[in-house]
Amino acid sequence: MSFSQKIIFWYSANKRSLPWRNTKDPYKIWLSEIMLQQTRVSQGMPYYERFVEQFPTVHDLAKASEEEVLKLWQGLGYYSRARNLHTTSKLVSEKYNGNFPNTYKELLSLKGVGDYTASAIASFCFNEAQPVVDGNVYRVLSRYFGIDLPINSTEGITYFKALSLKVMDANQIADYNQGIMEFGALLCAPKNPYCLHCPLSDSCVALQKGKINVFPVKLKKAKVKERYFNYLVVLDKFNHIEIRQRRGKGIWQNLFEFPLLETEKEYSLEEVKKTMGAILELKEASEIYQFNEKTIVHRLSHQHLHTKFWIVKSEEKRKNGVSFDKLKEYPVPVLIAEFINAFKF
DNA sequence: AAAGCGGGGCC
DNA sequence: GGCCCAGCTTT
Repeated sequence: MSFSQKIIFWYSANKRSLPWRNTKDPYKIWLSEIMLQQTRVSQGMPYYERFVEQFPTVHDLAKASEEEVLKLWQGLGYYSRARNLHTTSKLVSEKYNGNFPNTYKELLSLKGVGDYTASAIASFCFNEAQPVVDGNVYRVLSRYFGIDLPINSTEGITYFKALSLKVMDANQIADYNQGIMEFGALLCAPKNPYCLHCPLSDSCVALQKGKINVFPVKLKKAKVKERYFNYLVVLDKFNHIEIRQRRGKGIWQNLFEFPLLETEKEYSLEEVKKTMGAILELKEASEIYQFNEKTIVHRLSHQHLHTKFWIVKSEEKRKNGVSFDKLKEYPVPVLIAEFINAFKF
């Protein structure tokens, strides 16, 4: 059996039952693929179910507001995916009459759809012979063929796409693509792969050389940035809380948060009192204290956010104030959602 | 070519 | 603590 035949055979016996495997609806395939970008199946699954429930068709998604979409996306991360999802849904709904493009090339033009996602939709829905190259595929191919080109270098990306085109089964592209990803996720795992039960072990270069843990080769990434956040939770005389929407570049674009004082280091109560005027028009605060005893370190992939929540009580009526119940309806980062859950009047 | 973008789970 | 996950876009 060829490489692709072994993959397809293994897949037929070992595939998981996943909700988006019961359909060829391009809308649902597209939705699932966007959600699963850099995201584990187990994490994306409940979001997929909720989206399909709330937005059964691309038209339903297109009619929603961005805030609704972001709220349903809350907690899944990489929020540009949600914004692009919404943009593309409106395009498909309004300009394409609800029909997704049916070729790899046209799919690539959609916002949020890159090489992987275009290949996935084109192959799963329309049987177009485009191989998917995701993290699983990089791992399987680099090990099996012993390729030490960094998978996140331009040269590596080109090489693995070309190699994929060579080894794929164009006549069973959907099963081949699903199969190699499933194989990478379940058997040829990043750590402790099940080489003893591997149908490809006879001819796996990495295994034969005892270099399973060397592949895939990856260029190392930039180091994590430390940031210091002071959230000012302003409670006015109506017990309304001031919120703002993050605009511009950076993390959490278009999500809501409290007025934020970002500093170069951790700030004390005195330092916050002294400088909060820069971001807050506040005549006088009757009371201010730190809510969390210890600094919260919210860890993102690329940033550590050292965070203090300061409760600021004011006798004024504040603008942009919302009640505690309303607050829960806004899309917010997990860091803020956890504060809201912990906060009691 | 490199940087930026979330959050969670596993070792 | 580091690594990785059905990657894409912007600089």
